[in-house]
Amino acid sequence: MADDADAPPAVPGERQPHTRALRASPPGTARTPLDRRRVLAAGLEFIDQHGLEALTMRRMGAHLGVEGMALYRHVTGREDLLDGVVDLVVDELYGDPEVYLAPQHGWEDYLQRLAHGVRRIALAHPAVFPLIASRPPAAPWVRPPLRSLRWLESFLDALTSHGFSDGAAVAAYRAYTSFLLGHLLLEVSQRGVPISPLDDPEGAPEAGERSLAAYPLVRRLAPLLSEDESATEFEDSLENLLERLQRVRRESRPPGATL
Amino acid sequence: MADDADAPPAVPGERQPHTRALRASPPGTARTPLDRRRVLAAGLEFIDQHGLEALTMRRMGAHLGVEGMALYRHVTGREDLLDGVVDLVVDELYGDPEVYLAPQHGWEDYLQRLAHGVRRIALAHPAVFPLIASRPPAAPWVRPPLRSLRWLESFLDALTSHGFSDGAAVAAYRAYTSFLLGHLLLEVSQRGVPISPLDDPEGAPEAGERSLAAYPLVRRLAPLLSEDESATEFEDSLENLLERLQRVRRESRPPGATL
DNA sequence: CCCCTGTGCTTACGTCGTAAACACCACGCT
DNA sequence: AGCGTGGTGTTTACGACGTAAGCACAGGGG
Repeated sequence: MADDADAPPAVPGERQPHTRALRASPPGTARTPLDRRRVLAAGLEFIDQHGLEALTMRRMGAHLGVEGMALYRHVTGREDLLDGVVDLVVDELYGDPEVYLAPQHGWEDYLQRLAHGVRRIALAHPAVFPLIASRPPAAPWVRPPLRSLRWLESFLDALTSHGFSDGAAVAAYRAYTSFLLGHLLLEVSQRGVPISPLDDPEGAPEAGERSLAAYPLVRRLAPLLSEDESATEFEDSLENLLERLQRVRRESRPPGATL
Repeated sequence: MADDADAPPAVPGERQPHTRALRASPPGTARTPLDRRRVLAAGLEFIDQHGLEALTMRRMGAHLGVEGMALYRHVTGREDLLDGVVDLVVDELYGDPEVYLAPQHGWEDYLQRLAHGVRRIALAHPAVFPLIASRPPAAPWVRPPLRSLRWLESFLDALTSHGFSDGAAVAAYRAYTSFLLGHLLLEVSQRGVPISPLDDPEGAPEAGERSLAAYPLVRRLAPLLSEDESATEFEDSLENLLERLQRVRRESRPPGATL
């Protein structure tokens, strides 16, 4: 593949082609030194643009106008960079935490807004979302995509302070994360195909057509299957989940829930 | 990494007797030549044992008592090998297709047995299941973990032949796959931690304890969160999904569904 | 007998993640 | 002013990876 990563003007042989940006670059264009935040932000941007598999330490360096090894000053390695990108995306939802922490509108409203918030960031960063799902969480019982203790605490708080017993709140957490993960992973991967680093634009349709001959029902329903009902499906499933949780809540009142 | 994968000299008591083109091997012990099936099976075994990230072409060769490049005679590359392993696992459920194809017990029974079958193979190969979820499917509307056109056809057949309209069957497919993927991915990753290539046996608990101080609810509910309720949670969610699909089915009878 | 075809081995290239040593700049101290 | 000093980016280097190309050797039909 044609790799134009080395942007510098240069012809081979020039002695100091690399340091010019820092030292003797055109007036006013002094580069502010890297820091962890900038590296992470660049990583997020890079993944959004080129996909996860294309992310390489050297390419990340080039993306920042820097030499690759420079990243190790701010990040302990590739894994750490990926973790940092995940945290970055996860923290996007905390833009104004009030929105998600405020329980004044009831737990159902909270779960609704939280779900839509998570869906929004999933769709904003489709190539990162699988990473959120697959990276080992802080503790084994922290479940993606609600990957942070802050979110977990906020979630449990919203439910237990609105009539859920401890056990019911935990059960709700499990059901809620399963729903979000399953739905959003599939929605994102359905749209996310074009971002793949390898494009195989032809051949696929033909093969699909051919093999479809053996599956009459699939062929008949193909138009229906191709439709994108993700949004309404999300709403329906979420609403159904909430109804189910209402039932769970009601049936979870027996002993001393101490709150 | 204490990896003993490199065993250049004779591997004592290795699985397959090996001679054939091996110049310095003892006489008489003929190794049956590799073929695609064996390579794929070895790949599955390897991933089950050492995890996905540990799978390397050279290591796979060593695992088969062979030199790594030999695999390329039977597999076009690493990606192809991975795809083959996924197909292998997916096909495990077809041991006796009758079980899943037979509609004589009704669609609910079918969905029940299919779900439990998928869960069984997910738990049998926890390290492979994320692969099933993340590998691009044959067509964009084929959703993991029901990754094959055969399964899709069988699924649609079971529903449409039991009173589901086309649209309701497709909606059911979407809801069903979302549920399976979300639940099983989380269940598998929860158990699958020990298989990780990097073990970080210390530090984690302490850090967990320390950061937990800021999250009182999480700390209070930690014992509950640590419990493994996957099985009953799976049953409950599945039952709830089936009830919901019954409703969908009933309400999907209106116009000319041409069947 | 030889040659053909299929199988595994050897060598080689380019890229990856990353350790280590180096070069340079902006500073505070004396 | 000179001079360490520490932080930042560069260079070099190593081992492992995926894989292209060519070699070596087996068994089976002329």
